[in-house]
Amino acid sequence: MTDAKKSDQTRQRILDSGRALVLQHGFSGVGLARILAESGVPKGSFYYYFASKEAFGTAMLADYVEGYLNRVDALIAGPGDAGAKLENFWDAWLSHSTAPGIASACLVVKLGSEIADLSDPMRETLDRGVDALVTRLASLLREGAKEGSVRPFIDPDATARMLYAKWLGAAVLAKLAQSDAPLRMARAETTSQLSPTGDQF
Amino acid sequence: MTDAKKSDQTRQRILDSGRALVLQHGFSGVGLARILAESGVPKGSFYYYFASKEAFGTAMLADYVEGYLNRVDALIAGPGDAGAKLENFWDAWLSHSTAPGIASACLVVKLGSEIADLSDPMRETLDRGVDALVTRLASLLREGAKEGSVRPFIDPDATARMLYAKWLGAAVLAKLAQSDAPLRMARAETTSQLSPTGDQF
DNA sequence: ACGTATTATTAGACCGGTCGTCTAGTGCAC
DNA sequence: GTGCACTAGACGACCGGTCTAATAATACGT
Repeated sequence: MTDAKKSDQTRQRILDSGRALVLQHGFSGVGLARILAESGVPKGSFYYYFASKEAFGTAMLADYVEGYLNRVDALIAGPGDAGAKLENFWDAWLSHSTAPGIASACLVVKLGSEIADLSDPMRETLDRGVDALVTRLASLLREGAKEGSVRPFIDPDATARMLYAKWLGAAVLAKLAQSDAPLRMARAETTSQLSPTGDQF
Repeated sequence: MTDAKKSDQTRQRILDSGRALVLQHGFSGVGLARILAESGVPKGSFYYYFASKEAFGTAMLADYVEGYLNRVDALIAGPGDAGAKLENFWDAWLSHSTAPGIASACLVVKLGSEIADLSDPMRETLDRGVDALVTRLASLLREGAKEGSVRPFIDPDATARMLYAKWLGAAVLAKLAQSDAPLRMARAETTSQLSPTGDQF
């Protein structure tokens, strides 16, 4: 392994530690000292990789968005019709015994409101990530309508964004209630809403 | 004016200043010094009224929830059928030239995710407030179904909570995009969803 | 192989800000 | 005059983000 790769690994360790901590404490609630203690990297190194805490935050969000979209793209490229892929996507929001769900690991859920007024670079990074995700959901809605696995919508783009808004909101309510109930309600309502043949809710 | 009233006014001024500041900077992003500078109250007084910053946060959220529910109750007690009242409620989320909308003045939107992991008293206060609001929305859905101004739902409680989740999520997306578009989409979709006679989306 | 220059990385000082506590002081009601 | 409510703000300990001098590692020329 070359030194360049080793350097990348150090930087990635800071990003990963930072993500885990901000998911618990928010962005302003976590200091650099904490992140560096968790990642085992000295402060001088931090400022070698990141110009500032804000630059670090922007990189952390970009890293998160890239990983998220890669997983969504893998889901889309996989087997199954569009309806089944959408079902799998919503399922991923709920926690399972083996892994946390998107709802508890999502940086849009945890940091969206906090950083929207704190940092334009961070806000724009999350906004672009949301746009990219919503575009993919809209494509799945169109594809599903064509092949009959999802009911057709007049405006799949708006519907996709409102579906994402609902799940985002349900995730916040789940955090406030310390309960999966809002996510399960979102799951049931979304299934009903997208069903090609069933009752609308 | 009695001293008791004057004392209440001082306490209220701290709460109001605090609210304005956390709406911009989040809870962890605002220090006591800033709140006290804005409210013109010395630190000794702060700790006379509030046992801690967390106790202050809990009181601020309780104060917000109380005011919010009072306005919702006034809306409910006013003229018009349930459908019209719901329309007015959703309209209040969007900003107008004369006032900010709920979306930009809502402490659930701004602080929900941040404080959910930070403070149980604050989390419970918001959670109870959300429950109280959702209960009222569900009542309006039931009343509207009865009088024919809202389409009937199989589960008005779940529908009310999911409607709130959608608007909460749309408000976060609006902050990230720095655009009203998500709120206007939520408005259009909600109108369609609740319409007693129109197409579902 | 060695010396030098350059680049990568680190240590931790610095200064401003944080929250909470404490105590002396002030104003007002009785 | 006394007691209570409220105030002023110093203080201490700790935390925050940033910066710079120093050190370590690497590349290159001889």
